[in-house]
Parts: sequence; C-alpha cells; structure tokens
Amino acid sequence: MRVLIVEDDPLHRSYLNEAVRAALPECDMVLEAENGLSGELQARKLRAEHVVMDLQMSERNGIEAARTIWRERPDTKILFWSNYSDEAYVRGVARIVPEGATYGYVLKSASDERLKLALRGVFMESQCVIDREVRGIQQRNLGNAHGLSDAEYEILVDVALGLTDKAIAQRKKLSLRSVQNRLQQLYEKLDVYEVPGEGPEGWYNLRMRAVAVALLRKVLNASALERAERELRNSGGN
Amino acid sequence: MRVLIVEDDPLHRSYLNEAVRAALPECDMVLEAENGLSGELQARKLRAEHVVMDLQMSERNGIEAARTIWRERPDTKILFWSNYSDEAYVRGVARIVPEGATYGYVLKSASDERLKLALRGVFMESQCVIDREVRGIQQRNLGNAHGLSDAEYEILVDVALGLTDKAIAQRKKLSLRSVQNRLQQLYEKLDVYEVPGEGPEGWYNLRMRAVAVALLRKVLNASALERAERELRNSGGN
DNA sequence: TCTTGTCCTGCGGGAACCCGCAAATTTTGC
DNA sequence: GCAAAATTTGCGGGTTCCCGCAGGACAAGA
Repeated sequence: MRVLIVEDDPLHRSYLNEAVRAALPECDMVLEAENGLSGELQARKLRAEHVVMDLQMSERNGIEAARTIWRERPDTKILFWSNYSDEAYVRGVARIVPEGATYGYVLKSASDERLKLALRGVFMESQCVIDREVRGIQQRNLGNAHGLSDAEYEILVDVALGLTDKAIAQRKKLSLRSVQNRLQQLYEKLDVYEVPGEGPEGWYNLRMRAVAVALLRKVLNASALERAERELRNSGGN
Repeated sequence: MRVLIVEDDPLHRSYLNEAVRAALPECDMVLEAENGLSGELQARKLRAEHVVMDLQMSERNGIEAARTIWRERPDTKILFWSNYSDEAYVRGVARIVPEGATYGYVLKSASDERLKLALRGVFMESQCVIDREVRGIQQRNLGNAHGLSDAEYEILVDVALGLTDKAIAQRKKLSLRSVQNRLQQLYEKLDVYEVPGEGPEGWYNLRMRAVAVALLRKVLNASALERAERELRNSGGN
C-alpha cells in the first residue's frame, strides 16, 4: 500500500508523513509532492490510490488537482487536510467528488487522534470522514435557512467576476430579467439591506455589497474567484 | 533577553521556538501566544521588546496586534513571518510602522538560514530586514508603474465594501464627481477594460470588475476587507 | 380540470453609474 | 511670485442597475 502526500508547507508535509506512518503500519511507501501540479503528475505516474492533500497551494490548488486525479481514476481515495472550513472550499470539494467516491475532510487544527482516525477510516475502511465543523457548513446549504442554492451561488460568482447582467444572461442563457430576479434573491439571502449606523437609505451599491458580504462570510474566497476567472477566460467569454 | 512568538499554527510555533533558540543564544526566555489577541496581552504584561509574529491569525490578525503593541511601545522590534507576500499585507504593515521603528518581513518559504539572519538582524542589530519578494511589492507601489497610490487604494477599499459613490463622497468629504474621477484612475490602473474573448464592449461592470481584478492580483484580500468593514461599522457609517 | 406554487419573461421608470468637457481651485517647481 | 501641472468641482448625457407589476409556462396535487 502506498500513500501520496500533496502539501506545500514542508513542516506540515513532514508532520503528515509521520502521521501516515504511525496510523497505517501496512503502508510501505509514502510519497510526497509539494504542489498541486506535481501532485497530479505523481498520482498519474505512480497510480496512487490513496492521497492526502492540502487545499490552497500555489501552482495548482487542491480542488483542481483532485478533480483531474478523480477524472482519471474515480476510485482514488482522497483525504483533504485544510486550514479552513470556508464555505467556498467545502462547496468546491462537494462539486467535484464523483459518484460513490470515498473521501475525507479534516481541519489542520484537529488533534493527532482525529487525523489518524480519518486516515484509517478513509484509506482502510472506505468511509467518508468529515469533520464536524465542515459538516456544519454542508448542512446549512441543504436546509436553506441562510445557505445559497447552487443557482444563486453561480450568479454570485458571475457577478463577483465583474460581469454585467446582460453578459450573465447570455452565458446562462436566461433573459435579462431572470438574472435580475436571481440577484434579488441573492440580496435578500445575504442581508444586503442592513445599513451601517443611521445613514440614508441609498448607502450601498447592492451588487457590490453582496459580493463583499459573501467574502466576509467566506461564502466566496479568492481561490474560488481564481477558478472562476480561469474558466471564464477559457470559455472565450460566452 | 526575551522573545515573544505569536503564531497560531502549533507546528510553525514550535519550529519558530527552536529557530529562535538556535539563532539567539543570548535569549534566555521564549514565550508563545497562539493568536493576536493573547499576543497583545502578553506583550503588554511582559513588556516584550522582541516579537516575531504571523499575519493572518483568527481572533485578531497580526497587523492589528502589531498596531496596538506599537501604540503602547513604539520601540518594540517586530519580525513578521508570513505565508504570503500579498500586496494587501505588505501595505497593511507599512501603514502601521511607527516612525523609526525596526521591523522585518520574511516569508515562511524562506530557508532556515534566511530566518536566522533576519532574527539576528532585527533583534540584535536593529536592522530592518525585508525579503526580496516583499521588497519587490513595496517598490512597485512607489514607482507607480502599476501600483496604486494611497488615495486610489482607499477608494478601492470603499468601493469593495459596497458603498455608493455618494456615500464615499460623504465619508471622504469630496464631491461626487471627484470620487468618480478617482474611480476612473483606478479603472485604468487595473486594466479593467480588457475584454475576455470577442464579446461586445459592455461586458464588464467596471466597479465590480475593478474589485475582482484587485482580489485576483492580491492588491486586496479578505483580511484587509475585514479590517475595513470593522472600521466602517465603528465609525457609525460616516 | 382547476387550483396552487414556482419560475421565467417583458415593460416601465427612478436611481445610480460612467464619462467627456470645461471652469475653478490647489499644489508644485523654479 | 508666477506659471505649469495636478486635483477638484459642476453640468449633461447615455448606459446600466434595481425593482414593482403583470402576464405566461410548467409541474404537483386535490
């Protein structure tokens, strides 16, 4: 059994290495990659079936790397090990996990014990192991108390990229008015109307404010934006 | 001689601890804090004169912690040790350095040797030690080839918070038109007019696009936004 | 079949934005 | 002290955004 570690911080990498060896005595080979790109290459070359990987790396982030790995071998078991439980990351991971694949998501702040349990659960028992904090984010989106639906999230991303209503309508094959409707839903869900202090009504540019709130609440983050931007440019703008 | 370490990642904290002991044999006490808030408190209680600290921590980030520390004792020597060289961080640090204070800025990706040199340089020799990558960012802002002036940056932040032109005019005590002028400068500096593919002219909402580009280029980041938002709410909205 | 609910669509108007033009004001350099 | 340069301000317009209103399309359920 072999395990591939994809993590750009050398300290965390060596910590992981040790944790893997301790948790999985049946593992006879631990490989390392220091960014998403080389992670992809190694996974392909070595036919890795067990990967533990960081999100947010330079060169290529964990979500994209995981997507290409899974595209080639959907039965690869991947344990994500991340600093944050931003909604944007959680949503990003959920979007790319293939039907029936087994994966895990644990935070770097978790104890050694939690990490080891996750390693055994995912790699040996084919369980999906998701930390409580992360799970909380996932739930909130389904029970749509405050969470955004996928449709709303996509509109949010397009707006955040700086597209006009018309451009979004074209991309999404909707009428102008429909786009604006979805925007209004978004504005309500994000409490955009709340005013700071006693100022007059027209204090906020709603479109911009919605994105600001989304960033502050970590519904959106920089790496999600980068992904969307790349996608936009590849699709030639329409 | 005592050194205070402020860093939330336990691995990095212990690594720093070791590095400090190795680089500074004359140091007889190494203290640790695990977030910005407790860092402030410890610095005050222990009258720390040598601090090495992470930016981007939960609870209170390094920039705010450093500001309050320097407000109380401007001769404190602070070495910032950060993952990123985002323009937003560099600018944030530069904004709060008191006249004549000595500080350093090294990246976590730097070698052990670089870190040790910085520790000795800042704490023993009262030099300012700034990594090359970080220095590069600073330069670009002064030689305003592409960098933003402070005025432009402030407008950018207000826009990113979601304020309307009118609201910004009021806050900054300018006329509506002046705000719009500054916005136009911003649009040019950020190459907002560049169009993806062959689409029609009106593809972008300039105001939103400017913020998107700023985020992608790391001129702005989430923590700078959080700071600005807090400031906005404190000032009661005007 | 008729109702109910949800979503998409068009119309219209008020507000906000983007910006060219030109005069007034401040800053800068010598 | 004075001219050049940069900033600020007002005016006017075209465009986009925000949204209430109302009509149509489609699915679920009585």
